[in-house]
Amino acid sequence: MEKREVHASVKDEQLVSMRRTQMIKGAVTLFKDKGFHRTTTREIAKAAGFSIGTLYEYIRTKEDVLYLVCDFIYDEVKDRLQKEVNQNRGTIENLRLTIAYFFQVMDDMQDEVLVMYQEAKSLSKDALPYVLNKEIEMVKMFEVVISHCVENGELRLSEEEISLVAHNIFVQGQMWGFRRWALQRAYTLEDYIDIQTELLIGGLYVHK
Amino acid sequence: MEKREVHASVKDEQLVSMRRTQMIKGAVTLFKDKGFHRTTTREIAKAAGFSIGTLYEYIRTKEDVLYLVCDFIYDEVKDRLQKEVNQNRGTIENLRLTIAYFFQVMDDMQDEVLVMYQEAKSLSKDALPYVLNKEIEMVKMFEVVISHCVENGELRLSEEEISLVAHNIFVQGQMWGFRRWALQRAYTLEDYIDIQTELLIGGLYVHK
Amino acid sequence: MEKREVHASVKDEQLVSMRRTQMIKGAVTLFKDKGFHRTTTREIAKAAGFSIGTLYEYIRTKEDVLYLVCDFIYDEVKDRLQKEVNQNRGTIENLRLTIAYFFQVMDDMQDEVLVMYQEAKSLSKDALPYVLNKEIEMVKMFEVVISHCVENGELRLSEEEISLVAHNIFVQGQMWGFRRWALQRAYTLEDYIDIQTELLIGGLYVHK
Amino acid sequence: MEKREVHASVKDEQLVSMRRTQMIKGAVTLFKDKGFHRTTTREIAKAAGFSIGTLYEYIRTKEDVLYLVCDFIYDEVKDRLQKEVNQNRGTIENLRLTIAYFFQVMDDMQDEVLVMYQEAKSLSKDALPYVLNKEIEMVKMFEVVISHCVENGELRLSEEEISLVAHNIFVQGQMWGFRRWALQRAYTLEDYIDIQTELLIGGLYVHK
DNA sequence: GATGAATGAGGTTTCATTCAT
DNA sequence: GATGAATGAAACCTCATTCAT
Repeated sequence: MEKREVHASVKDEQLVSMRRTQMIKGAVTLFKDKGFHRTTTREIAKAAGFSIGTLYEYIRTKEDVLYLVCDFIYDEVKDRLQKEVNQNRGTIENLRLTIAYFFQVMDDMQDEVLVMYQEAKSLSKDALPYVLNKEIEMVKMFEVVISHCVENGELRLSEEEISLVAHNIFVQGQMWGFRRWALQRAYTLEDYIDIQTELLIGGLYVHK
Repeated sequence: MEKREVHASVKDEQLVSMRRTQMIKGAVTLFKDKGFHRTTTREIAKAAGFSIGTLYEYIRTKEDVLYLVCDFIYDEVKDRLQKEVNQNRGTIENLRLTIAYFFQVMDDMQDEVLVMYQEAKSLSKDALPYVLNKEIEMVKMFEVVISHCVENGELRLSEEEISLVAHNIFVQGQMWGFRRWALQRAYTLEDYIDIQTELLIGGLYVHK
Repeated sequence: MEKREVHASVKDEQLVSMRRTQMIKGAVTLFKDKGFHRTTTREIAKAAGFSIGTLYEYIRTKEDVLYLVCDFIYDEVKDRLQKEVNQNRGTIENLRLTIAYFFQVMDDMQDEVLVMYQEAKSLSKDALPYVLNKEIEMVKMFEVVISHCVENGELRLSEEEISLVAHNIFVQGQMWGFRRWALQRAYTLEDYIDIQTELLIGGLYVHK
Repeated sequence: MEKREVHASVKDEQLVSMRRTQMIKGAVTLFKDKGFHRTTTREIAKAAGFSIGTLYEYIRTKEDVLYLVCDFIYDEVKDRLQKEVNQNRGTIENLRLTIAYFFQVMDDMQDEVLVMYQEAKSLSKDALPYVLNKEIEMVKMFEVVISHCVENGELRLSEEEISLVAHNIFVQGQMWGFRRWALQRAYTLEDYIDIQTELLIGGLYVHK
């Protein structure tokens, strides 16, 4: 799926890229605190460090900001995850590390992920599928890693189980952020990683 | 935690209760379609079947509607779950049934749950803890059921593991609704229940 | 052609009618001074004697105001003209009186007519035909009066000539308003009526 | 009345003249389609083939563009008319030809004339008299031609009648453009010229 | 207790104009 | 002389809330 273009009046692509980075940074902070709807475009402009007029040189509507924010967050998460997965050798040990790494990323970016989670529904019907697609791609990464373990004979899982385990891992990563009010009070990140990994993988070994 | 009172000008309590039921029903449908912020108070009044003036006889602010909606949904889910859990005898078989029942409830009420999930953040700092508390109580129900199994010797889990498994069950129930775009395309509810239960419990048996 | 409906949120039709009258009155004055585009909706509301919020209870867009203004002016002119024409007996003398009466109306309403003339182009593609239709109907009134004279044998004109004379009368009425900077400096209304009538009819007599 | 100066930062007069020609050409097209107020300065610059910055090297305000456009159109019309009138010998036949020629010019330039007609009111109090003056001068040309006929004894008209006939001719020329929705559906330009001329002059002959 | 007309703060977006490069 | 990014005043319109009836 190709990237959705957000129209900018400004021609200089480097400038566009720079300004948008400023914008996204400011917007994430605001959305985190007040949500998308309660944040005004003026606030976004101010947080980004430029005027309201300038903001609209780089987007067409307020919703464009939300899209850019979501797009950015997904790309960031996906890129980080991709790097880890690329080194994968298909062993259980690798799966453990991938999960740990993913949970770590979700911890680092929990504010961003929370924002995305709560505001993605405000995306237009146009933009939503593009964002959901990114999530599907990430889930697929986990599927690939798990499949390797199955092919190696280290795990015995049906196709359907593989897919669902991948979803579970993904959601458990997000949980750490969006249920922080419960989980981060009770567990350290390390504990959370350890216990979830054990619960997930403990039950999957072939020889058990 | 005691129930948060929403002020009504009208004294007749039965009337208040009736009007609020109408209101919640209408509001859920609207929130489902357009979200809390994009729904106007006029629309809520209309969907409830009375005038905007009347609406404000039963609430003080728009946010009160959201609170009442969230409150109602949680109560509904919790009540249903409570009934099931009350019959529980503390066996693995009972745990399976509880999970199946919970997932079924989450399927029945997926629109409502989705609404709550996406809009709860718009609750005031005042109302949010009360709603989160309800969630904690529900997670505790699962903890109780699992604990029984541990006490029976059918499962071997630490305190920390019990709590996290309870969270996992809860979130997997919600997942079915808020990731419907992926899950409900790939699995029937029955399959989802079966596979998730197996993945959850399969790894927890003492004798495996 | 049926009347184009302008949506009002308010139900009470009498109230709607009253408020719109206030609105039109205020708007005409403003449009006269500054034109449609330079007049703000707030100014219209203020001139009408209510708040901006109230204004929008009676219209949907600013353009609706323009439409209502144009509609009102045309109706006013047309109604007045209709009354005169209804008494018509089809003689040259009647034609003279009709022209005089029309020019008098155009003098009374010259501000309104000027507004309509200059701003009608800002009407949406949707509303314009409806307004133009009213003009066609007025031109037809003149055609009827002239035709009677032809049928009576008092004038000898082809169909095409009748139509064009009707247009000329109509435009000469408007001229008095929109070229006031030249004409009203040089002629009194009475002189204008006399001379134009003579020029128009003088050349049309059968026996001349 | 002397020409109103529009300030240009650029000194090279030839360049100024060239750029302004480009500008006027582009602006006329835009004003024709969308009107003065709905046309942005950026669009004008683009249509003229240079940047918004450059546009403002040749004008001081947006209204200057309108003035230049109006000025240009009037000059064009007036120049063409002047050439014809200069050959005039003061006969009825010459008057006929002048009218025919003028109507032809108004047909050629009907878009431009329409623009001017609808937008002239947006000129500042400063610029308007200058433009109106041009119109007065054109009307005077017709007065001169008609006066010649009167002096020749071919027509018998008072001073006041001469002036009004001149106005009528002028407005009937414009009519062809601004009432095109009615007239150009019913008449060819030739028919329009013939009938209007006959109606105008038919009634003026001395011997009739 | 019910109604709905009235309010106006505040939201998003546009666009004429400037000025550093 | 030419460019186009930046600016911010000001436009249109919405909608939560009130209050007289």
